[in-house]
Amino acid sequence: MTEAASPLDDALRAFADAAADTVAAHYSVPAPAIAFEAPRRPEFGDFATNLAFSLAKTARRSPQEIAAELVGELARRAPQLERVFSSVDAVAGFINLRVAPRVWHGAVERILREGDRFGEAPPNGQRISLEFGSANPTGPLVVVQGRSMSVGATLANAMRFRGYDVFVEWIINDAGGQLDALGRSLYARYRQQSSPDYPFPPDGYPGDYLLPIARRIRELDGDRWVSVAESDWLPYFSQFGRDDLVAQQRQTARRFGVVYDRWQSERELHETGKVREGIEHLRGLGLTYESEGALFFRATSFGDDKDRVLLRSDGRPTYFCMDVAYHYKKLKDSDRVVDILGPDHHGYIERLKGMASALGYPGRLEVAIVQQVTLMRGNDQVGMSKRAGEIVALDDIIDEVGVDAARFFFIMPAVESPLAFDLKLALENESENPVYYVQYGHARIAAVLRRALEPDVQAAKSAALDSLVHPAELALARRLAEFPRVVAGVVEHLAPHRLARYARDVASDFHQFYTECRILAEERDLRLARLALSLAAKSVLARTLALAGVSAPDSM
RNA sequence: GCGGUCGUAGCUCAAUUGGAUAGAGCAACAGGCUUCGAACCUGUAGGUUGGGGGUUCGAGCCCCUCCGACCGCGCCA
Repeated sequence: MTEAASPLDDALRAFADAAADTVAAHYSVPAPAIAFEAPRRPEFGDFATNLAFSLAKTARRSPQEIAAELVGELARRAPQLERVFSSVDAVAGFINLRVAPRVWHGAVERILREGDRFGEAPPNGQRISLEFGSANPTGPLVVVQGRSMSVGATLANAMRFRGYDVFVEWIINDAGGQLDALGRSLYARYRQQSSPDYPFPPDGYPGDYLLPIARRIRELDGDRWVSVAESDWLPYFSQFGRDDLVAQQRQTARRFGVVYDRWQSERELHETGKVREGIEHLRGLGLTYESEGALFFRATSFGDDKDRVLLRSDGRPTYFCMDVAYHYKKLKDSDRVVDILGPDHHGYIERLKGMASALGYPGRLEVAIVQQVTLMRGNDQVGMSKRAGEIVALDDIIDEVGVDAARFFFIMPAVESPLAFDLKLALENESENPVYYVQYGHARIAAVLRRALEPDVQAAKSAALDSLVHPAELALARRLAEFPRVVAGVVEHLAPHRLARYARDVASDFHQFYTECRILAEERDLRLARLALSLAAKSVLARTLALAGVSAPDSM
């Protein structure tokens, strides 16, 4: 299966070919790659190319002159372009193209033909390893993990849609000292059920979420752990707490519509020798040295500001060491490795990238840092001090605003932008809420289609679209035709926020079309054509929302 | 102190990765339903892109330098 070229692609390629020929005939320089962009201002046409600017330097002439000349030559040499472009103008050095309505009609026909698969790319053989959300198994998932999961899951959906073979992993950070702290905290809660004065460890996890787990241990084991040595109860309580909390985290992720291919335990990486394998690989490359009994990685050779410890002087591996082993495996097996990390990992990026270069895969690892989320309720900031144990769990947010609003809000800003998440706004079912705006657009289309006669809806799927000439109709058709490029951009730039924005734009273009054009028009050809456009809009909008993990209701 | 991310309209955010007169939504103001869902649409107003310098045909984006916010800087994870 190959992705068939769209009428739009054909039109642009025809222009690019003709332009390249013209350049070759008139300039003694190789034709630069011709790129098209959509101008911000509609009066500059549907597409523009800066070809003349690229030629200006070597040709030693002004871009304005070159652009005007190219346009004149194109008209002479490639008159067939008139069929697909309604205008080709040279303006201030740019060449502006306006696409003929029939090309947009072709795009709508294609959407109706391909339905859900419009914009999908065939398998490209590229494998992407994606990690996001990962947390310590010491408590419930919190807000920032919600954002990380929304971003990661949306990217995974978009990547798969665009033909990548994606493997999604969650790392369970269960190899470090924090599990001891968890075990001691849980044990204290267990003891406090009969001895309220039993001391809580100072470095423990004070949240209430440990209470039900402690109660369950008491139900299962009674007083069995009261009078045994710590060396006996600690492993048990650590493991019990870890297992229970990981189960809760998985439950939350599932509820949030996020599916992982693997939940990878760090401890398991260690126990199965994967960690040693990674270290040996680095050692074999001569990138380690021993000092003061510890094993160091020469991170400074790869841009980090200091060398990093892999094995402590007592022989235990560091967190970074785990990451080396784990990434070695991922880098070997994938064409592209993407880590989406929390905001406290800024200082970690250089180290990870240095490691990727050291392992022989420079440029294969991409690290995106999801910025902080500030929870607001109207103008009031919602507190989340870990010290006081008052954490706002992701489950609480889902309870309050629902999965749709949460998933949508979390991907609205660019990944590296901070996010102020207003719970009050996310709950409003009024115009100011962007989620409802988009979902309302979908429901409104569904309502019109319900109102139309069924034979008309069927006939619309193969109707002639020549009567679609209104600016609002063409604007909507053009927007829908952008969809494949939008998703490709989301994948390339790790930019899920473009999907949220695009959904907004599609809904907006539809609302305007709806306001200015009566869909259920008296005249049959026009009515069928507008129904066809509505069907296409509904299809693309639903697909866009599905990629973001948001439902597209037919009524609300 | 060193390093990183960021700073865009009153607020929340964009800007197709160096393109044209920096755009949307909310909030404000003024309009639009006897007709397909007004949870919508149209219009007005709102900006020295934190300040300054540089690079070039062209800078919110790249370089330098200040200012400010946040986050890292352990043989923690």
